Amino acid sequence: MKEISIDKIDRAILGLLQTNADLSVTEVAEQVGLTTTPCWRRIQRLQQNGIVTKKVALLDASRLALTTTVFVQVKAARHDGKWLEQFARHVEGFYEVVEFYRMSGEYDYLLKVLVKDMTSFDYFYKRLVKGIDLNDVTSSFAMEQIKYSTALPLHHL
Amino acid sequence: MKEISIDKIDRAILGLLQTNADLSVTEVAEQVGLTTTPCWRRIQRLQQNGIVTKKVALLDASRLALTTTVFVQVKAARHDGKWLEQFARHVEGFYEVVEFYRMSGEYDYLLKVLVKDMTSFDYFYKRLVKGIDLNDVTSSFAMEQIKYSTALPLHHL
DNA sequence: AGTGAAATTCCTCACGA
DNA sequence: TCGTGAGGAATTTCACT
Repeated sequence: MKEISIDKIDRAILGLLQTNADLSVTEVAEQVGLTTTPCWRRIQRLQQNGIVTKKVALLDASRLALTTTVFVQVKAARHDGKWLEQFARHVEGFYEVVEFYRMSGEYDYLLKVLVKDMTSFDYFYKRLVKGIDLNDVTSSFAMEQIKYSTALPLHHL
Repeated sequence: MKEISIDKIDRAILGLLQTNADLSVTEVAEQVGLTTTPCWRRIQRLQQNGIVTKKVALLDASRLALTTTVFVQVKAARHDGKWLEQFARHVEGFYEVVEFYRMSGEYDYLLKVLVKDMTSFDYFYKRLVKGIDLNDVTSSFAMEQIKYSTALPLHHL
């Protein structure tokens, strides 16, 4: 992975864009103290470097009736590479899974699952445990989402 | 919360925009089988309804040296409303916390924390447990991010 | 919803400092 | 690297069908 230098201005640009990608290049330029062209070039560079991966619209889950967030912890049945790979494929395919991590600690995997209600979760759960050998599965329900941010903390740059 | 009707075309528009917000109105219109003006009106309506909340740039955490993701589970010291409120405020303030949920089950809270290394996590951890009374704190480290999506599953619409 | 079109803003590049 | 200027493109918003 290449080393890329991010200066104070790049950091400011990233901070703005990861909060609001609707800002025009001109608006970003003003806020970071540049004119449009050099600002545009920096943004281009950040995109080509893969630092900015994409721009997306964020939707309000509650207004779309997606009110149930569940964290599912899983213990692997075995720890050979083949099983791990198989499980990763199995889980990735579920559209309900929005985040998926291999973990250290007691449980080997953590899944964040987004569904509209308990019935939908049950439907997911049955499909999840079917067709693959799991050692232990625990589901914890989110009662309240207190914070959710797609913006990375850039304070270390 | 108002009832909002989302038809097949709106669902298609949302699906496109939550994957790629760089699409021009004309491009979206083509893909959903409309012309620009009615498509533009639908997008406006989806934004004013608060279904589309914002557009953001997504950044590559690994290229910004944010390679450590930690899930922190916390048991509340007490379960009165005052403590809960106090704890929510305490945690929200940390820039390292990118997601934060009140949970059912054994642990009362789940935090997703993003930092650059172990040292930074330790720095966070010390500040987290300081100044507030906690019953139990467990940290689990993500070894691998297998899936991460900001796109909501709209299959139920 | 669709067409056509006008006004405005934005993006993009060549060039010079 | 930054800034200026300008062409061409895209967005936004009409009035009318």
